[in-house]
Amino acid sequence: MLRISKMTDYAVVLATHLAAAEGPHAARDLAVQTQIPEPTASKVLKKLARAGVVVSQRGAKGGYALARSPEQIGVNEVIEAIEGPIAVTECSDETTDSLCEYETNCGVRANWQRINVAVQRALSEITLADMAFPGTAELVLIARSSQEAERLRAAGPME
Amino acid sequence: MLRISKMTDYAVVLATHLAAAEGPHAARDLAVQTQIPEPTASKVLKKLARAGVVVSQRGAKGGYALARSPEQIGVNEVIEAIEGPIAVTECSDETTDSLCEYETNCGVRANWQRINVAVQRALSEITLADMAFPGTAELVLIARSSQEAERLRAAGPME
DNA sequence: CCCATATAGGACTGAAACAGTCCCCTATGT
DNA sequence: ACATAGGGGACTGTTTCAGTCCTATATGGG
Repeated sequence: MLRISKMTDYAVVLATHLAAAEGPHAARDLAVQTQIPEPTASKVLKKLARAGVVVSQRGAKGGYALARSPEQIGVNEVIEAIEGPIAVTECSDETTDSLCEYETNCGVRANWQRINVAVQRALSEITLADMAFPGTAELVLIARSSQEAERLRAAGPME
Repeated sequence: MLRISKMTDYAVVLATHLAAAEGPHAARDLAVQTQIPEPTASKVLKKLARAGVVVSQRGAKGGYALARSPEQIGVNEVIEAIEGPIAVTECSDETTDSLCEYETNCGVRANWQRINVAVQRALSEITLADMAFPGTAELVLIARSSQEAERLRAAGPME
């Protein structure tokens, strides 16, 4: 976890680029503009299309465009499009349940879900619009949210 | 990013186990209790010790214990102990600066920092105490924090 | 109707990271 | 001193990742 793969980096760059521009763009053009090797950029865009982050238009004059407006797409969608479901441990996989013999141990692993939720929420709150048009608004939001959490924590365990 | 490595899983399980128990525990005992292969558990514990998450006592009657109280250790520390610094892209690496020729492209990559901060904050708000003693307190905290963010967002771009 | 353009899907490969093991050294309590 | 227990690092087989390439399919325009 937490080390960004190059593919994911590319995906965010490409998606952000699409967010800043209108209309369909050919994979080749996007690759040139973002300085990403063309075949690789193409591969990434295909994954984004499969995941429903972007829509594609085949044939002449075709290309890629965002599936929705930049404000409606969180970076979590982009990341998950490349990496698959966020932060899954074997134990939280539902295919084989109660494989853990030791309850305490399994209880610990169940807590991963809590971590997953926290990360997912943090990522979903950052949209492609935030990435494409860096303003100060969401930085203020983050700062205030952080202070808020700090304050709540400092207040001690709550009833 | 976002796919949990086994080592990291082990680290959280071990750290949580230590949070629930008092005093020093031998790596061997921890391995047995958590069902983690002994040499691997030992390796993970060494990394946690290096990172300052746990302290070690060598020699007979030695073992590992948390370096601080469970409430003071965020899971981000445990994860970073295994994976290294969170979510670093080459571009945000300070060793070679301004290697990006295209400003717009580099601007996008600079935004990764925003993502990193969000993830880090989310992880630091979950402590080993939360993992070891699953209560409702921190769930309330998360819920309130989420609502707060939602409310701020709904209020629109701020001045 | 035909052709140039552009994506869809998947096979393939070399490189890098990961999981796991093992060995030798140092520290410490009895 | 001796048994116990961690520190550090070397080593290896496996898996994943990054990147490329090829063939098939869809589409707009002359």
